[in-house]
Amino acid sequence: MELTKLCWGATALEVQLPAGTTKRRVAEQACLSLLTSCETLLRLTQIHALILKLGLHRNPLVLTKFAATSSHFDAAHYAASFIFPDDDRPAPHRDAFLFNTLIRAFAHSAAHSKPRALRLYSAMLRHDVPPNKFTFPFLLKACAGLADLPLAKTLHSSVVKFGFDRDLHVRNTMIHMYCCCGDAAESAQKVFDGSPRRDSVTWSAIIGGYARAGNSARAVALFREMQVTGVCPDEVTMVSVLSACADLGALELGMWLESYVERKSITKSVELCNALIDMFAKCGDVDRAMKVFREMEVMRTIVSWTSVIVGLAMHGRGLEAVSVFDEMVEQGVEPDDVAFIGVLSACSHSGLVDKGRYYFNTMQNRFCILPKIEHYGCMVDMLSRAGLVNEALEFVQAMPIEPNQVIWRSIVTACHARGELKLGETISEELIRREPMHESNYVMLSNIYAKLLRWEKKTKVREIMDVKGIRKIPGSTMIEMNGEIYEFVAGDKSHDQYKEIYGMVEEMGREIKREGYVPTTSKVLLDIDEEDKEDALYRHSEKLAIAFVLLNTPPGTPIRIVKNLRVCEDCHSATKFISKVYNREIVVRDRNRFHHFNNGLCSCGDFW
DNA sequence: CTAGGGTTAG
Repeated sequence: MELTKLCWGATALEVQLPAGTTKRRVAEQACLSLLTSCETLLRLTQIHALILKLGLHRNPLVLTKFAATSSHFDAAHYAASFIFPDDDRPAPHRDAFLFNTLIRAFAHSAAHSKPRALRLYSAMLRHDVPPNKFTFPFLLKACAGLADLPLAKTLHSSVVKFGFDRDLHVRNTMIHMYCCCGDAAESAQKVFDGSPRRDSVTWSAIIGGYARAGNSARAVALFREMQVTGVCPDEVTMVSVLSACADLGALELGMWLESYVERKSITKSVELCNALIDMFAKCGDVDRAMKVFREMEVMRTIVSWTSVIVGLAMHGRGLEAVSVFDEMVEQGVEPDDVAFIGVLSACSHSGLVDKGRYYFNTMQNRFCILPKIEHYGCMVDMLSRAGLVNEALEFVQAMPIEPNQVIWRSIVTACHARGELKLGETISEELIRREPMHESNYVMLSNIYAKLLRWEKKTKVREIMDVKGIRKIPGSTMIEMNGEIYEFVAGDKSHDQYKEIYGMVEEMGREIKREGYVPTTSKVLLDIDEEDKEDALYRHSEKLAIAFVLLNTPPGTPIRIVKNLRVCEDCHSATKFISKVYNREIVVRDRNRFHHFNNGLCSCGDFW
């Protein structure tokens, strides 16, 4: 009975004990029970002290439970201190199980603690405790978190040395580890290729790896290959494929994936629903994203809300984004820093300056979130876009953190759009001094010179770029048609239909000019005569893609295209006219946002 | 005691 006083009353009393248990076993059970209900770090330290007091610090059951619990509080070092006491207390019997538990605890902890998982592995070998098949998945996971490729290769050899390279779990984790170390295409692919058995986890690991690396086309291709081999994708696989699909902006594929989920009765986990929301938003159908969000059967998390808010923001539907944000707060879901980035960017894209200011204050005052550079970035962007360039500059001066290049670039973009060319020039030059290898700094300056009609200066910028070997990122446009993805680059002649396409572009030019379109030739890079400039504009990938879709789809079919850069001023204007003349809804995904063209108008209200 | 997954300014 003395024991119950030591333990925290009620908790210990509730422990169910078989009749005739020894006093020692009572203590053990009490500690285990306390650990199960442990909810704070403070309580954990109290239990730590209790374990020492009761002399249970060598009890394997208690130690493993303690290690597992400690990992919830990122406090695995408490557990480590039992296993490697720093005083003269005798150490417990250390077997692989004990090491594994501790390695797992460190592998799941914050990045700065992860190296301890690896040191424990060394200690394990030093103490002649051979690792077992459970050791490596934990260890490789720690390495994945560290994104350390040389280390990954070392661990890979250890796996081979101990003969676990045939274990499915170990191989799967190895693929994941290599992907996290930035080597999906080489090392991870090699492990994948050499896998005698592949289950849905194997496929998810490699597909997710390519998706995270930005190689979405490869991720989708692998998904198709997976289906051929007959391994059933599960909800985790689908999440990875959906995120690749979102990146590509391939709506047809996305809709097919959604129906696949239904058809195969794949569990609609929160993550899967969130991936669907994100996919539909990024593929241009934000209403469908809303529908998924509204009809979710599982509990929505902050990520679900944020995905839908960011989705609405991208489509310029700022008021709806704001009202979803308010609804979220009303429902008692605490917004985090990412949710605020979403709502602030919604205000920015829709010119809701007052609302933006309100949320920026609310974030700090009501929700006690310290604004990060991204939040300041949203505010500066919002003010600049709204034409309040001076206020944006004052805001930058008053910022408690150093503004970054992104912030300066958004001011320059606004300067360009608002005709504040002198200021834009000064900032661009400064940007070039600070980041001489960044392509877009030169492009911005060059565009400003074009607007000022300073052709000699523009040519000079161009020359500097050549000398420094800075290449302009080629603009490309993707479209999806009948399950195929086509990519166009400026002046592209690789397509079978290219003659018809160029013919169509010519025709489009004639038709829209009749409606009042005037080519915006000032942005063309070269100082050439007006007619040639117009010709250069007609070669833009976006126009080629639109011509291609007009040629190959029945009248009235909406046109959806995805660009890798921001849409240029001329293409934006031309697309408006095309939507009217050809009576097509045209949905364009930019580097930054969506433009919905309809009957001669764009949803961005011409300011983007 | 083992593996794979969702949102982030321009």
